Amino acid sequence: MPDRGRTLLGPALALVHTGRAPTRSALTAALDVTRATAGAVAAELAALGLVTVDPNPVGTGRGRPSHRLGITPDGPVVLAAQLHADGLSVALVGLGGDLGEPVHHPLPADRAPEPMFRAIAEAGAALVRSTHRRCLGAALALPNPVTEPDGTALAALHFGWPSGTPVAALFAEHLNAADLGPRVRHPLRTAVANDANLAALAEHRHGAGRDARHLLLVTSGHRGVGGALVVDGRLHTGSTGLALEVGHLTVDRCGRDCPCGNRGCLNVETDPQALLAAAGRTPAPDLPLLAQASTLTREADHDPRARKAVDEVAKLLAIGLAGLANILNPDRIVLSGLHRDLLAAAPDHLRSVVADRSLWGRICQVSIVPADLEYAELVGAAELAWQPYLTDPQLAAR
Amino acid sequence: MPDRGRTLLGPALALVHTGRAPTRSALTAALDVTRATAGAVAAELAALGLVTVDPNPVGTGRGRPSHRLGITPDGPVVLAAQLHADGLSVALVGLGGDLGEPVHHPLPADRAPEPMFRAIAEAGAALVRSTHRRCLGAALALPNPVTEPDGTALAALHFGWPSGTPVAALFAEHLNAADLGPRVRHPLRTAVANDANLAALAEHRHGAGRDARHLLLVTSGHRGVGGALVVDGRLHTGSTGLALEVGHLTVDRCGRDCPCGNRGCLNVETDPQALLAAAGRTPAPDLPLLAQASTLTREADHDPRARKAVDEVAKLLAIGLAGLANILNPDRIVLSGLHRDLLAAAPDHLRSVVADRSLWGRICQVSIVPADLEYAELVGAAELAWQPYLTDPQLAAR
DNA sequence: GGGTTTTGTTTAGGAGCGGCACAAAGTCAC
DNA sequence: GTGACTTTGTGCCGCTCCTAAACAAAACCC
Repeated sequence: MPDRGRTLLGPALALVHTGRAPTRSALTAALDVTRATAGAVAAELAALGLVTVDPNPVGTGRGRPSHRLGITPDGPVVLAAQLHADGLSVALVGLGGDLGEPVHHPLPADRAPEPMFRAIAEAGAALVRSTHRRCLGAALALPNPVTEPDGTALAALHFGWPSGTPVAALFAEHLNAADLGPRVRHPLRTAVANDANLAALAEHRHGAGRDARHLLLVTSGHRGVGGALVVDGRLHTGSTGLALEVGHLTVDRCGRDCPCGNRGCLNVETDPQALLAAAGRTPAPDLPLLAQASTLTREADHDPRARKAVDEVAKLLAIGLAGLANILNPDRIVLSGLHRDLLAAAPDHLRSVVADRSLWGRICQVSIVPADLEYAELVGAAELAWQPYLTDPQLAAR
Repeated sequence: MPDRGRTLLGPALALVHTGRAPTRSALTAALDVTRATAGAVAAELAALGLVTVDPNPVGTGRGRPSHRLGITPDGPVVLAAQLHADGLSVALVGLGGDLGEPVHHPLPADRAPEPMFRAIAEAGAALVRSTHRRCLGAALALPNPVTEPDGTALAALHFGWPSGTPVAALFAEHLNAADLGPRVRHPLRTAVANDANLAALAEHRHGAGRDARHLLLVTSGHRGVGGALVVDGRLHTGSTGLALEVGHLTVDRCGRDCPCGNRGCLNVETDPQALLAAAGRTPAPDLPLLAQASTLTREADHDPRARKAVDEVAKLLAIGLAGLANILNPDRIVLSGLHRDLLAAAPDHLRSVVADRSLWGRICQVSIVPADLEYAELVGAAELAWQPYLTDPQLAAR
């Protein structure tokens, strides 16, 4: 029999976590319970060491001032890890998206799964040992699709891993085999997910998608276009975790060839290479493509050729976004990576093409905004690691 | 303060409703509660007149035989209504998707909103008065997008209604103004939604999508291609109810022109006209296009030109489905209308193109099946009308 | 016919939350 | 500055839903 007790504890912690319950009074309203219950819930979260009730009250006009609720400073943390094309990052993250200073490591020379996961585990364990705060869980962001619920990687092209690599199991095993120090829940709860999905989760809870109900995130980075959807606070990952593979949406029927066999895919039409080509530039071999393309977007104001290229690629991106809006009908689209730069360089153009090209775009305007978290993937990984505790905070009892 | 009591009542009724709790013992397992609780819940649902515990037990091998749970015969009903291009249908539907004989009416000569909704209300009220069973709610399926949460129609092309017609309010007002007889909850709870969405809901609960977690329904009828998605038992209607407008997905970059300004949209490439044209047939003016196209698909086995046309259009449909699968990653696709006929005529071809064209189609096969409800829209409308009672069965107390 | 297995019911008890009353801590009006 | 008002926090009681455990019932097996 499951424990059905304290159904309000999780929602209450989630509210404090996302900053939506700044005071006990606000918590009472948000949970739609009596003040007595909200007080008891806050007290229990405080007893678990997760939430702190500020002893000095803050006045808000008339009436008795309320006490601020906040995440306990020095409370427990989770380990967030991210593997990307040219390195690995780890950070400790408290509740409230409170990201510690990330630590970056180069990748090991041998990029087979075993050495990679050993490196991740070592970097993570070292960070966990270095803090005096309790560590309750860990999660890893990977730059490739991760199947659900089995947690295997598909098409880890950068690393040459075979499809079906059991990344969830590898992460759990290597991390729990490492020396994690004394202040760790053993075995550590672990999880692995795709980086775009985690970035969307982070932007929804702590970034540009705070008050959105249906958040679509689209990003362009080193490995093509990625997408993710958050619906009512939960990731839409599809039935096997492979949803939102938006890279092969057709945006230009006369466009360039894509390895997938089609033409004019979003992937090849809005990536750094396409932008540089549209401006007639040959990529410098010594600089990352993404950085060159990003620079180009900032030159649009004074360089007509850059302006033309930006407008052209922004239009193709907008056509793709319009297609997605027709299917998903989000109320917010968050753009990240190079797409964020395109939005910054041609905001009106991009937004108006989306409105024109989507069926109801002129009637139901969707807000299109830039991502605003520097380390969205790490924050998102932390969200994933925190998730069990946000669902049932009593798991945090020592 | 909301009533938090009896949280199990709704889930229990939903299980009986969808046939997943055939006995009290099964209910115990499905709800993950003690036998005492399941017994109490079943007793309360019986007291509400919704569920009946069969007095004669059925043996299932060893042990004391369990009693069957079933929807109370002669229990309450809801009114389901559907407006389509050439008529209006109404039916009374009990729990369990128990559809009574539908009644069909022609449309009034004047197709403005007022006369149309008066006709719907009259037909519905007559049906409601004709039964001795209690009527608890009503819902209407419309062949055009319906916005949420305000319940207005967009682009009701068949009827020439202006965008923004408040269809939800019109339905509620006209129906409740009609003479509904004595056995009706007053005012009747009403709801209005898009027909494709309701068909998907019906197929998920009582049809070809029974055990699917992520169900994508795609249909082709008189008014183009419609789509709908059911995720974990709930409709994904997007932030404003306009999701799954899949008609303008590009499936052929050299295809025919579409009124939307693009080329090769799913709408124009897989509609009855396209199929007839692919077979080199000129549509007979005296027969509905849909019927002619449907007949054509059944001739594919002995007519090579029909075969070629079916394969061609099935391929274009499959390309569209593959694109949707990349974005939504459903575990089941249900095809309805002409698309159902295409699946019947070229099942292997269609399935293999979807598998080849979707990114992970060969790894995570999605099952593609034909719709199997004759009146899916009406059953779906009933689901919508039942929804409040499935959430809180105590609303059914007289 | 007596064990075994599975199901249904009864009873007692616990936990969570609402309701209420009262206390506390501020603002506002004068 | 004083009292009225407003808003917040807390203790206590009771209701309700659910679990647990024991018992009873109805089939099967040998």
